[in-house]
Amino acid sequence: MTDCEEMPLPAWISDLPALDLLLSVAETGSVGRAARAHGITQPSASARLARLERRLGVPLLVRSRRGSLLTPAGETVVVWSRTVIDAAQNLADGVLALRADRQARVRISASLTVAEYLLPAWLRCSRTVTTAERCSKPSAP
Amino acid sequence: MTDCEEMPLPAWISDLPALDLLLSVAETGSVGRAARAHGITQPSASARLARLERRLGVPLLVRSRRGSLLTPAGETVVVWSRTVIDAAQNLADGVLALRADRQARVRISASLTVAEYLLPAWLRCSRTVTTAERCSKPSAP
DNA sequence: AAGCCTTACGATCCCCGTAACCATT
DNA sequence: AATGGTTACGGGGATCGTAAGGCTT
Repeated sequence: MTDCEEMPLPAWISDLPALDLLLSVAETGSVGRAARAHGITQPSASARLARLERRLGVPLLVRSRRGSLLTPAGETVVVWSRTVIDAAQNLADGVLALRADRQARVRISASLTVAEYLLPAWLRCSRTVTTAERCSKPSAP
Repeated sequence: MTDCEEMPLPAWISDLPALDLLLSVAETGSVGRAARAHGITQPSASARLARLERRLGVPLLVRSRRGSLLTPAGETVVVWSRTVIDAAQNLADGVLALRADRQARVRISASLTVAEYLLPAWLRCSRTVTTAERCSKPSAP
C-alpha cells in the first residue's frame, strides 16, 4: 500500500466512554455499580459493554450472578485503556485551563474601557488571579 | 465533594475521530485534504470540527481561502490529542494481536481431534507460526 | 475557472431509558 | 425481597452525503 503518512484510527476503537466504563467495571467488579458511577442505567451499560466486546472481537468479561470479572484478554485491554483514558483526562484538564484562560481574556477585553488604568497594576500582581472578583470590585479609591 | 475514586470522563471529550481529524488538519493544513485522508466528505469534516470547537469552548483553527491554520490554543490541543490517539492506536494494535491470538486458539481447539499428535512438535517449533497454513496442510505422511 | 470552506436538508444509524424477565441469596 | 444480569422497544440526537452558495487567486 502506498500510504502517505499515517493511517487514520480504526473505527472500532472510537467509543471512549465504553473504555471508561470498562475501567469502572474492573474497579467495582459489577456492571451495575459501574453504570451508577457513570450516571447511566444498567441496561445501557450492559449494551455498551456488549457492543464493545462485539466490535473488538474479543470477550472481555465473564458475567456471573454476584458480579462480573475480567477475562485475561480483558485485563490486558484494561491496562491499555487506562493509558488512553489517562491521556484523555489530561487533555480534558488542559482544555479546561485553556477555556478559563480565554474567558479571562474576554472579560478583560470586555471591561477594558473601565479597567484601562488598572491593567498595569494587575499585570504586576499575580499571573493566576481570579479576574472575576477583581473585575466586579475594582477597589479603586 | 465526597467522590469515590475517580470522576468519569467529561462528555465533551468523547469524540475521538474528531481529534484524529484535527491532527490531520494540522498535518495537511486543509480541512478538505484531511477529509479525503479520512474517507469522508468535506462538509462532514467541517461540521465535525465545528462541533468539536463548540464542545470544547475554544476556537481551534482559523479558516482561510488557501487552507486552515491552527490557533495557539489549537496547537496546544493538538499536542495533547496526539498523545491520546497514539495511546488509542497502541490499544488498537494490541487488540488486533489479541484477536489473532484468540482466533489461533479457536482454530487449534477446533481441529484438535485431528492435530492432537502434532501439537507437541508445533509448540517446540516457533511461537508466531501462521497456524492457518499449518492447519490446512498438516503434511502428515 | 478552480480551490476551499460553509450552510441547508433529508435519511440513516446509534444510544439511552423504561419496562419486563430470569436467576441466585 | 433484593441484587445482578439480559432482551425488547420506542424516541431523541448525532452524523453522513448531496446540493447549493460565497469568497479569493
